[in-house]
Amino acid sequence: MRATIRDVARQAGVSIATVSRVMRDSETVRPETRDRVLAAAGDLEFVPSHLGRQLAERRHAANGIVFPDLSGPYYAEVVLGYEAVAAELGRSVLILSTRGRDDADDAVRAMAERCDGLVVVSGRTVDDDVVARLAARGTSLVLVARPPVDTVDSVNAENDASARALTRHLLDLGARRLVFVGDPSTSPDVAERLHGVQEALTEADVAADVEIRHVQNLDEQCGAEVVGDYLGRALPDAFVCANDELALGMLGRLRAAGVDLPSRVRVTGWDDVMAARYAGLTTVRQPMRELGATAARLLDELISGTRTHPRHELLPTQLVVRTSTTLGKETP
Amino acid sequence: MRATIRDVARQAGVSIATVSRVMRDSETVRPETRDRVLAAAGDLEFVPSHLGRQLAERRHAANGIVFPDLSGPYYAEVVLGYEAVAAELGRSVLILSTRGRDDADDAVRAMAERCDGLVVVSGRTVDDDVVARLAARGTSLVLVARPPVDTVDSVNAENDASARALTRHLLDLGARRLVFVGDPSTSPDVAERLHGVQEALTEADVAADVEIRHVQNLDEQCGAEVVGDYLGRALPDAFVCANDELALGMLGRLRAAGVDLPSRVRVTGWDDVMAARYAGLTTVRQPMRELGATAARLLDELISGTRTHPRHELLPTQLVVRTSTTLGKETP
DNA sequence: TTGAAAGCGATACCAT
DNA sequence: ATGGTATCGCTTTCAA
Repeated sequence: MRATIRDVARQAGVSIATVSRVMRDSETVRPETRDRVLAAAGDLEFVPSHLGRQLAERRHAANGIVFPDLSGPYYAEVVLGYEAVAAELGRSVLILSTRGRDDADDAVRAMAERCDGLVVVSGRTVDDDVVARLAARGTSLVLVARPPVDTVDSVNAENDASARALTRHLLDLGARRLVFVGDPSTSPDVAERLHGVQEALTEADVAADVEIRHVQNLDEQCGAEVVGDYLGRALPDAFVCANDELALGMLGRLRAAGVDLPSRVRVTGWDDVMAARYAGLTTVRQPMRELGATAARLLDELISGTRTHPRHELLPTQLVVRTSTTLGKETP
Repeated sequence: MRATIRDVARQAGVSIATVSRVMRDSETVRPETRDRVLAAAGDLEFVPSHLGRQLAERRHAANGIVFPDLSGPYYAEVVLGYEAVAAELGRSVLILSTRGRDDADDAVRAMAERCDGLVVVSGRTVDDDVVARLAARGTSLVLVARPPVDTVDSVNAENDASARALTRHLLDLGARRLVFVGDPSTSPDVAERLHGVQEALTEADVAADVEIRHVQNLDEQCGAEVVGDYLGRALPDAFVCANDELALGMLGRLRAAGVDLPSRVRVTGWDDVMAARYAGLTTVRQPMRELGATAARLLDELISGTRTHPRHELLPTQLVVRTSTTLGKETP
């Protein structure tokens, strides 16, 4: 079995307290003693047990992150940014995907027990009351891509301004009949995007309207299905999708059906995932990695007690125009 | 502060041992006593500390996974498959990305201290001797996309057969001068793919050759740079890339340069990431999620002691033909 | 500078 | 069925 602090102490002929001091090079230990301890530790291949250490220090040195899924590019990037910063701050990262899990709430609570704090990404992961209970218990918490709760830190990407810019772009191209694809009730992000679109239409000096097309999931398959529905009847001027995956699914199906883009119909997405570039999809770029990184920093402030008042960060987004809306002015 | 087992015991008027029994509903406790304990626990919002529990049980109920990066689609999918199965088996998942980290070896060792076992993905994460030391210390270990070590479990995707199929496909199309893009020394997967290509050429009944073009990273930028080099001189018949990202970078640059595909030059990738579909990239599909899932299952067998002899899994891959090599027969 | 001993929060064995 | 207590591996006073 592994060597413990006692084994080292015995071999070095000192007390466990001294070994502990040496291992954390914290206190003043006589160099000679120190060497003896280090020699013994090296000899026994001693590695301090995190468990014992954490129990004594009453902290985990670990952060959690909860997200719905890792299959799309979006959450993977968020997690990546989070892990990078957390690691920099000397904290381990626990992940929890709620996809296809019926006991998500319990799993999150269990996770909170092994972390000093955690980040919850997206509203489709855990119920609000679970978040509220965690917050009430004093768990350090940061919400990402979730509607801000006054007392809880949050990080979100800007939706409204970019949705308006996107809509104006479509209006400028002559589009009048828009269809928004995606259920605004599934996520506040989607709701905000739709809201931005509607506002832009209201403010426009031309008559235009937007119809809402609800879908089950924000994935390629649903996008393709929506196209299937519309191929029978008249196509709108533009499909404004809640995310890139939906839009990509639509593009594939439209091309397969021989529909000419962007002359016949225009399609836009949201996120700017890698595939969007290759598909020539006009979309809105989100700083996904930065969302995660910012959340990690906020969480660290909470855990370390550097800050007590809640903060709400809003990161900028950017319209990216490609050939799915216009052949004219392309943005790389 | 949080309630401990002692607080509950005091409030319920029982010993901590009884509370412990109730919390794990393990032993037989008189219903009446049980109710009293549960009432006290609920009242105090008692949640057993993982730390204490793990220390006593001398296990973590957590698995780790080490990978180079999460930005590409490949590792994200592997991690996803891993997390799903690990969660099913009641284990938490710790992640560690070695990208841009100089103390990767230490980080891995530290991670091993808080896990019952871990998975190491790709050879570009940690040194072989670190893996060997971990194995020697008795840490349960599974290697993914790494050259198998006799005594350590491993999960890999088939490279050789698909590389040969890919090469034959190119030869059938009339390609004779091939360029393999990617450094075989960076990963055994890449080396195996190159090996498969070379073998197929040797076995072919036509004269053909492959040149090796080394690159810094397997990403889009490097792919684009390679194209830049070749635009000056003569293009080969086909670029066989070590992964999709390289190939996608090449496609973008080639199209920008107005080079006609696939008539002028053919390009192939490896992985079949989402963007490959939209770019019409001929590639080899890997069961990425299944790699992670299989690793999680193997690891669980090791940790639970169900199995002691090492196993080496080889998962099948599949050639996917698209328009980057031929306009004729497309595979969806 | 070093050691002894009291936690930290649970589990599990041995009594009763 | 329940309680007492040693134990897990470490940190952290308090003394010496």
